[in-house]
Amino acid sequence: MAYLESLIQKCNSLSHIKQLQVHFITTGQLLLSPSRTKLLELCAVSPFGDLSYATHLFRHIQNPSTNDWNAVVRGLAAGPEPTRAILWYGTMSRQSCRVDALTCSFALKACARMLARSEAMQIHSQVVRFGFYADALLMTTLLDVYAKSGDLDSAEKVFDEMDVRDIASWNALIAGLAQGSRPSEAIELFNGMRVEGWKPNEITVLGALSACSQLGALKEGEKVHGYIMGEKLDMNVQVCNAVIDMYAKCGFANKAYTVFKNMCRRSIVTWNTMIMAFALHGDGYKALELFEQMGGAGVHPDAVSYLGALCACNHAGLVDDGVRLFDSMAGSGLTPNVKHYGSVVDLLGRAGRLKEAYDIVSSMPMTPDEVLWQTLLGASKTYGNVEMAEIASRKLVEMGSNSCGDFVLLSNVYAAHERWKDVDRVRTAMKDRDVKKIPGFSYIEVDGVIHKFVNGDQSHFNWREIYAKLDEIKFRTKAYGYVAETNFVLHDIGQEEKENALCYHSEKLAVAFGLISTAEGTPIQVIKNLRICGDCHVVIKIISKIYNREIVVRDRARFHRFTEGLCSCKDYW
DNA sequence: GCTCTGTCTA
Repeated sequence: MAYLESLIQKCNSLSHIKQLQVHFITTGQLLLSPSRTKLLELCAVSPFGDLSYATHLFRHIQNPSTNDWNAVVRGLAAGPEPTRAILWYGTMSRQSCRVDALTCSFALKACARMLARSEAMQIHSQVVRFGFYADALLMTTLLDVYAKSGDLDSAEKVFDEMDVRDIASWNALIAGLAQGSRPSEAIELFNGMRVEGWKPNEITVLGALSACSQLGALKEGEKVHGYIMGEKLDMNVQVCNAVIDMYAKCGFANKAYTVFKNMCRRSIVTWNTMIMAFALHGDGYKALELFEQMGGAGVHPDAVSYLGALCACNHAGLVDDGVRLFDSMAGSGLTPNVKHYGSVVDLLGRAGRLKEAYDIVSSMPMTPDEVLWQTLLGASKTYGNVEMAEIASRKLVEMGSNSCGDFVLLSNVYAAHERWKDVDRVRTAMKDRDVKKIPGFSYIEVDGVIHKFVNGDQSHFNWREIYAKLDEIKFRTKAYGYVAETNFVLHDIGQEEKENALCYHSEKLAVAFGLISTAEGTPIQVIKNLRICGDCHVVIKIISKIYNREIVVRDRARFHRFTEGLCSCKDYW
């Protein structure tokens, strides 16, 4: 027996496995349970294994044990078609073979990869029926599936009902909340676990930092960074990468760069994160400089590095550098993907080179995605190109896109040309199609507390004062010569109401709150989930001038730094 | 004896 075990351990290729299998068959040992399971596992999960061969081996076993099944389910769950693991799990549970906690764990792992919530629910009910609910590892896997598939309520419920938790349970929920648009709760949970005496590890802080990045929560982010230093978690490269990202997304590219410089070991992700950080802040040259430096440091730029550098060119208006970069990809052995194409189309589009942008779209080797057509539509709007806008819109409709922004852009193009009939047609189409409107919201941190505003929000404890401030802003900006561009508003309402609809956008509410709740001269920073609206961009520029404040707005794409009536994006976004 | 949690992407 021992010699068989050692033979199996020496296997390092599929042909070894096949030789062993022949040996087992000829000596009649394929029936011996422990060795054949080992062989099966080797086939199913080892790096040199082969899934189809594993299932082939499995079919030659007359009475497969639970462990035999587990080997296959585990292998399938990690393979290219996780659905098959779920199917095998179903077959297994219908047969007489006993399903154990590991089987459920592997099947749930497959669900996590497929984001298969309803399948996970079925396995969940079996887990309860089989009495595995006390298994902390299994319940953590379950929690993670719910969180990843967007059902945070169920994830929380599983967490709450667990009698025994380990650090991974906390981590799974914190990461789930952070990634699932409930970042404030992720931070609360992170602080809560420390109160309960838990010691966050590398993985915990990754989740917490990701939440801080999304919220632009600098104060919390600094606390997490302090914890990382105290616990020496900064030895971990991934943790440092997340710290860089956090500082960059909280508006402090220089702090991010300090962390970057102090790292003794850097991964390619470190470089990519820092390049993206400069891009986000419109520091095109710094991003390109870093991109050049990485080669010298022995790190070859990958597809993400190129995307970051291209993105930096976009935000800094470095059109020729960007095009050159894009063209140089092939020489580095990299094939541009749809995002690289999207980026270069954006680059040309912003520069008004719509024809070239369109030629690239027509000649690209893969199908353009929605985002790409939206990019072209946005550029068409900026340059008032009706034909191009119509082409892009038609493509978007064909692709089943139903997003409000696409219709608004097209309508704006028509409105700019005073083609009111076409404007009406688009509005009617919007009504008929029940378009999706992602609700816009903005965050602002004041004294370490995050305040969230949605459009027309009246739920803030201070809303009356905020609205009074907005009235004052309206008055003072008008006196300064501002005229509302109501063409950003689509509803069939009167001029004054249109102005009001613009006036209470979430980013304006957040800025107004910043003005009344921070000392004069203090910079104000706002985070918005969508792109900043054109009217808000105009108004905030004026606010920065007449109130003499630096105002920073991070929108979906980049940072806008407003000072003295100007924006760092040079109105080019 | 074997599971669970994870940074960067127009």
